Amino acid sequence: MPPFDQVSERDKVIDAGSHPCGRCQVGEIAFCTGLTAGEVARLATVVGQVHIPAHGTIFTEGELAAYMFSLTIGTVKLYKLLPDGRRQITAFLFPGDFFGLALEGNYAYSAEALTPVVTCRFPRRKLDGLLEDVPRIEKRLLGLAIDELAAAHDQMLLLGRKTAREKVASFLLMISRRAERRGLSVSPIALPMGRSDIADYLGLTIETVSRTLTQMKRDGVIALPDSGHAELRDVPELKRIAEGA
Amino acid sequence: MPPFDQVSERDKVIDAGSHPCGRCQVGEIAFCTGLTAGEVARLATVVGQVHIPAHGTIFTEGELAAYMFSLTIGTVKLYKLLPDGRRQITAFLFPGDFFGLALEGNYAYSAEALTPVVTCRFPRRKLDGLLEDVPRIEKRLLGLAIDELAAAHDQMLLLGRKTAREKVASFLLMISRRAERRGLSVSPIALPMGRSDIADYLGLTIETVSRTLTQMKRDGVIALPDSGHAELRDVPELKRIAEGA
DNA sequence: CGTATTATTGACCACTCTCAAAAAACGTGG
DNA sequence: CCACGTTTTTTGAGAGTGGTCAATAATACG
Repeated sequence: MPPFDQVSERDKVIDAGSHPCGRCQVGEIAFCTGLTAGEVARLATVVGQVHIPAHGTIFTEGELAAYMFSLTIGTVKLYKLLPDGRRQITAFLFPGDFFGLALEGNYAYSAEALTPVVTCRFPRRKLDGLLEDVPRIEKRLLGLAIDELAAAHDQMLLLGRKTAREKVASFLLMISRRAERRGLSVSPIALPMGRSDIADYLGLTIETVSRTLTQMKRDGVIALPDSGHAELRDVPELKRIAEGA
Repeated sequence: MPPFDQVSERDKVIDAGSHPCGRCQVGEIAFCTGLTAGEVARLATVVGQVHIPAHGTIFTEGELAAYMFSLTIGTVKLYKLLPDGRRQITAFLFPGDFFGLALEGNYAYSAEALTPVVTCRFPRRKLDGLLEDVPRIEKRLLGLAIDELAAAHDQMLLLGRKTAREKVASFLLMISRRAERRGLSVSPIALPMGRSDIADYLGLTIETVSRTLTQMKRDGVIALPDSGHAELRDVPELKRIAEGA
């Protein structure tokens, strides 16, 4: 386990003067989408850029929510814990995703880097002033929150009502869809998370995830070149499985 | 099943001139909280009030999201369906709760009245203009969305990682907490939803919900005067059960 | 009251979990 | 580059929680 202060040790907050947004690779799909150059410039005055190593903690549930984040490079998982250690991963995040949304108070979940991560970091205190001046930013945040809410509802349907096979099919399609949106390949997809993370995302055990994947491999709907990649060989069939048909 | 046009048949849209907000019973905890009298007056110019009978559909998943709602009287359930009819209830709503939030596009879930319902209805088109003028309203919407998101994350933890007993205990405490917030009794609580709705909310079957409740009754942690009410006889123990301790 | 609906209870079953071991992948230092 | 230990993944056997099917009981409603 990484020490709790690993984040701050490795923080490399880039001065706003260097305009990190200018070289941003994910501007088209990220938080900043739809904002004018001027508005982005305003945002750039308060943004910092943070580097976090793989397995590093970005923030912890219950902690004062001092920052909001927009992921630039890497993969992040969000999760909640029960007192006895049972874990539910509520989301996997990829470049362009926003997280840590809170108007006041504390984070409702923990965030951890799956891979080395680079993320934009907006201090909530400084953002507050901006929201008054640039209402479009607030509207953008509202839109992001609504999208997250829709994803959360889908996940509730998955967790409460889908079988293991349906869950795994839904998961593979979700990863594929999100890769496509970022301009990556739809079919050989990368799975930067381990079986344990997949299990905690789907409300299953590692063993059931592994067995279900090998079953799908036997059925020819997917191939597994290695445990970190999956080839979706029959996407229509996967979609049929995912929806319970 | 109620006919699909039942809502429009029973719609009684009250003219804005009659200022329904002035007599609002839930102003302290609802959408309008924290807004000035002037801002509420602006809202009142676009709000309509709608009556829906028990079991009436308020809107359906996939439908164009033309309105947002603030519940005044009654209980509402939100749910999503799989093609084969499996259902996941994502929330139960009580007076003061907001629903139908969408900036554009379609509803992500269906909404149905459990009891006779009275709800404020804001046309999204007219609200759009208001949001420009009164940024505080937008901030309020963002706050509501963030609260909903936190509730959704809790529910994901429940659905993915809690046992039947833990789920039922969590459910009873949730209803009790929400009743308390509206100034109602904490312990004999009303359960306006049937066993089938509880099951679809917790990702269980009716039989398991029923068995778990009778088990808890045998254990003395609750009493069931009738199927529509529950007495929480040992709240600390229920909390221990709900958190898996 | 009789009928329909909903809730409870019972018997049995299966999907997924638990526990355990083997296999594969990974990292590290010699 | 390989040997070694560690971690992760896969596979197996068995068990249990919650599901399915079915019958009874209670409740609501004409």
